[in-house]
Amino acid sequence: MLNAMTLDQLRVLAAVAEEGSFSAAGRRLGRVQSAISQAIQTLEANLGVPLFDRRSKTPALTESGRVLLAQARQVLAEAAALQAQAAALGAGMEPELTLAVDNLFPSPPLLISLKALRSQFPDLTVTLYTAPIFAAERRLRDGAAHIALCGMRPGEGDDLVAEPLTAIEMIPVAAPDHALARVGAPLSREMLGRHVQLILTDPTAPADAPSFGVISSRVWRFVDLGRRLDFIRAGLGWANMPAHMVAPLIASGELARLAPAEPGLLPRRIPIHAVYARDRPPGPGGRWFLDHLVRACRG
Amino acid sequence: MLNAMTLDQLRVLAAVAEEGSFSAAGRRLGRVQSAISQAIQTLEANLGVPLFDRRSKTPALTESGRVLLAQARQVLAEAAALQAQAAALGAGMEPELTLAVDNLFPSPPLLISLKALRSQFPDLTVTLYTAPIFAAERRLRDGAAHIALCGMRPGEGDDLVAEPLTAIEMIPVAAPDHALARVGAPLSREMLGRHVQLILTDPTAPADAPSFGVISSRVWRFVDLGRRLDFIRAGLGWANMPAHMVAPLIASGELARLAPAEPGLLPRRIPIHAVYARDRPPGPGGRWFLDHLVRACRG
DNA sequence: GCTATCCATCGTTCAAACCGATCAATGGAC
DNA sequence: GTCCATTGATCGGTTTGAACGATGGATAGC
Repeated sequence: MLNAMTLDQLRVLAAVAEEGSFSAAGRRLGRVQSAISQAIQTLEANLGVPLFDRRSKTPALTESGRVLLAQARQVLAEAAALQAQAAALGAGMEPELTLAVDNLFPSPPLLISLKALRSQFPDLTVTLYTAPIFAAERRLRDGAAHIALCGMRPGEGDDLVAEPLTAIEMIPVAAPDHALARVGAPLSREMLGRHVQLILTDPTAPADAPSFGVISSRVWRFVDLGRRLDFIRAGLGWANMPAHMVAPLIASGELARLAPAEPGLLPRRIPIHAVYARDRPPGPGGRWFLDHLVRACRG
Repeated sequence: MLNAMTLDQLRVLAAVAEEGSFSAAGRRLGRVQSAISQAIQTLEANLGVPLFDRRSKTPALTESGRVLLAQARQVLAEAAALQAQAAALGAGMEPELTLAVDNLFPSPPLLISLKALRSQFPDLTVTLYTAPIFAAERRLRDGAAHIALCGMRPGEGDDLVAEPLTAIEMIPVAAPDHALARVGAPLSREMLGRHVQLILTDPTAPADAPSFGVISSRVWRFVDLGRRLDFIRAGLGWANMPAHMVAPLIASGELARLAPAEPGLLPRRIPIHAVYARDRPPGPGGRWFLDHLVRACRG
């Protein structure tokens, strides 16, 4: 058959190039020398290019052979990767891992654990969704993600398993020159409600989805946490922000911490869970990742 | 034979996945359905992973099959690249092209032509040496490079073919506050010789190699053109620089042009040639590149 | 219920790959 | 210089394995 280049022929080519002779390649591959000779001949016939210069006693790669050998190694490496992946799958590894991560989730532990995951399971293809507030959970329900790292709405999750991961401390902040920041005393609900509150929303959520922590009657809605921070710093409103994002800005005086009068007025700590569907628990890769992430969040 | 995954099996896998059925894949590949069925079965046996879910009437890829199919496409793409490269080599294309480019050569036309070469011959592996002054020619002689873009020493090149490419206009310059720049009149050989001249040398050249355009008795030697420019601007000496590098600096007043008294004192124009060994003329890729470069240098 | 496809299975056939032996050429030891 | 070990090419003979064609069970649409 024409166009019948085989992986085996490429393996033979690599073996000959490494051993330096057809006979030695035959010994390494457990085949007789004539088989090697014929394999190289058919490969050369298929490619239409001489690969070895046989005028000397031991064959020498031609220039064409050198560049084609490099390409052949590429092919063999990809093929080996395929077989390695198949072996991992056969041993129970999940074929791919899709994560949906809430915007609120801090980056450092996530990056550490993803890096570790990649070095531990280099063949596992990981895809990551960064999701607006509360949308990660929906990614889980519609099957787009295997694991969600997000806050949980109260009273949901019969078909979901949530493992506590960490908690994000929230701090109400405003720009130092904002009217609320100039008030010395604790801020009542009414005072907060008179100013524009910058809140995070999920644009893909149904319109009747409930909101949490919304006090003010005047709200501006954001998808992006960083952009909301820009607006706060510009003095255009106040918001409840994760401590890990605003702590350095408060310390340097670029933002002012607000003090609500009632303790339960705004959520103080949002617990973050690793969530997955009860009937689709994470495979070995996902399990390893979650265990690593728990440690990364603590340390 | 175990470990006998075949490229053909991967092609069958891709065909089935694209056509959506074993029979249709068989029709596309010109084989009977049973052959397809057996090929997939042996592939699944080799990989140890089921690739298709056959419970329905038309087979559906399993999750494992989906990721392995993606990897299989990678293998096939690499294999196709190998065959394309072999076809190009069989048609007379050189297996690789190595360029040695003199430091003096201006970057813009080089980049344009290299980009065009890559889009015209994507499989041609190009390697590029940037060489110190006059070293590109030696790269040619010792066989490391196929084509050199460099100035030619007079009286050499019996075994080399030199095609004129362009000429680099040279301008003697110094910092505006340099002593030579303050002199209003044309500069004699003696005046130039009293100040430090910053010259380009080839550190890999034999010690007895002749130098050109060296007037001063006090010379500082540079390999790197940019570093030499830094020293000129710092007022540490004068040098003969390519116009395309210093023209904007002269226009903005950051450098001063020097006016030698005798016209032949310093080289005014260095002709740049494309040079190759007479017995190793460039192949189709190199020829195409040179023709393109000639136009790029003019336009 | 009928029909058109679909895929799996089985026995046959045939091409291609492997083996083993042989031969010419090369390169080193003496 | 001869001898000899090794290498690659070549040539039947054998074996493996892939494709074929026919058959049967299963599924989906009418």
